[in-house]
Amino acid sequence: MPRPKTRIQIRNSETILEAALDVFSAHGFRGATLDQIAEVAGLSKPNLLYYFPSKEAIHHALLTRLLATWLDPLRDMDAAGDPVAEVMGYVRRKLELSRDYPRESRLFAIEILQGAPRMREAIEGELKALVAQKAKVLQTWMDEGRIARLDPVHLVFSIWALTQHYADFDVQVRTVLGDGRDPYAEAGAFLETLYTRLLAP
Amino acid sequence: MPRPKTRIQIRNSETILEAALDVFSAHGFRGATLDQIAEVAGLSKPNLLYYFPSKEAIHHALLTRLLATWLDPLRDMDAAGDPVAEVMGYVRRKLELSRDYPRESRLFAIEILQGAPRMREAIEGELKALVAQKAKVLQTWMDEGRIARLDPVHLVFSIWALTQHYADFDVQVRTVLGDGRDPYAEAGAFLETLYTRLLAP
DNA sequence: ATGGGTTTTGACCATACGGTCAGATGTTGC
DNA sequence: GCAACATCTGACCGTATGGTCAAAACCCAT
Repeated sequence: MPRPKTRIQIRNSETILEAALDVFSAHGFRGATLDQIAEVAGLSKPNLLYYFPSKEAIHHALLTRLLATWLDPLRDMDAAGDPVAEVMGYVRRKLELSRDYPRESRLFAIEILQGAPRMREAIEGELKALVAQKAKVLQTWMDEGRIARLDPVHLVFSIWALTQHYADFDVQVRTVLGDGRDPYAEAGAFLETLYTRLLAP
Repeated sequence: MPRPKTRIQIRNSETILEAALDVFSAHGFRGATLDQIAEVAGLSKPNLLYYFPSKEAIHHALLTRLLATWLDPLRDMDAAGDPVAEVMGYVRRKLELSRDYPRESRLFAIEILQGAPRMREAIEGELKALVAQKAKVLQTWMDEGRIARLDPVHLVFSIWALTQHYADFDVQVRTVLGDGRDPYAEAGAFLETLYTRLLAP
């Protein structure tokens, strides 16, 4: 039960988290069952509970691991870089995250939607602090007249909303677009246009 | 059990749906329990099941009722009106919907997030058809050079994403903004700027 | 007031679920 | 080869949950 040490522990913990991501992101915390996760992982239920003390613990491990990945693209927005290019880079990286890690996006979305019962502190701490820091960077760029003057926090919200939409509402997006289209390629082009126009000073 | 007829039936069906909206939007379908709904409604569990044959039926009734309300603002976008004003009007109405009916927004979001298991047909039918129709209107406006040339469907997606974000991620929005701010007022101003710049031909 | 329909409920049932445990099976260092 | 430890499992438990039912309470037109 201590943090993974042996080869088997590392491998099985990984297998379990991977399976749990599948199931939690598809059905939510309450909707997911240990039996389902065990099935997907190819392990027995008691064996899951040999590696993690509870269902809660699995979920918590997933969310913790997720948050870092999720915030990295914003962290990479560099105060020393070219303002427009930096924001556009953030938009692009965030959209790639939606495309490549849709399950993570949905897991996050479900958690926030339900009031973030298991993530409150992370949001109030790490996430809020990072946004505050980057908002300051954006504000400086605006004050210098290098990008249009906007509310920097709402600018960040808009990036989150527009990129995550494609992962979280995937079913709707694909249904409405119809077959034979590439949602993410089109989204990339659309968002490029949108932010080019929005940010122009 | 037949559709509401007597006063009592109308009143209690309403009470149940109202309570169910509270509980389903907060915990998702699986996370909600009939006991919770009964408690909020101030009725006994067997009494709920006197008015609706099952938990599924309550959920289904809610979603059906919701969809119409949800699509109305888009329906009201008038091909004969001024293009920019019509789109801005849609954005404004949709944001008001998020502000005034956040539970409905979350219920919808949870459903789509989980693959729309109980709404597939409505999305493939009514919703898809309406978007196709309005996309044509937008395309005409673009062809006439009255608004900027963009992918009309992604334009609609952007409106959904940006407005629903404020209802669905309410906890995050309020936490990041901090106290003493009015998320919806600020969002209104931000979106006004955004779409003004985006739509300018 | 009374009889027939409507509404409400306490008690109950079957199932599903998270979690436990004693013991079986595997693995590894010596 | 074997002791010591790590990994795994079948059987089981208590509780929660969706749903049923017979009977009670209520309502209302006559």
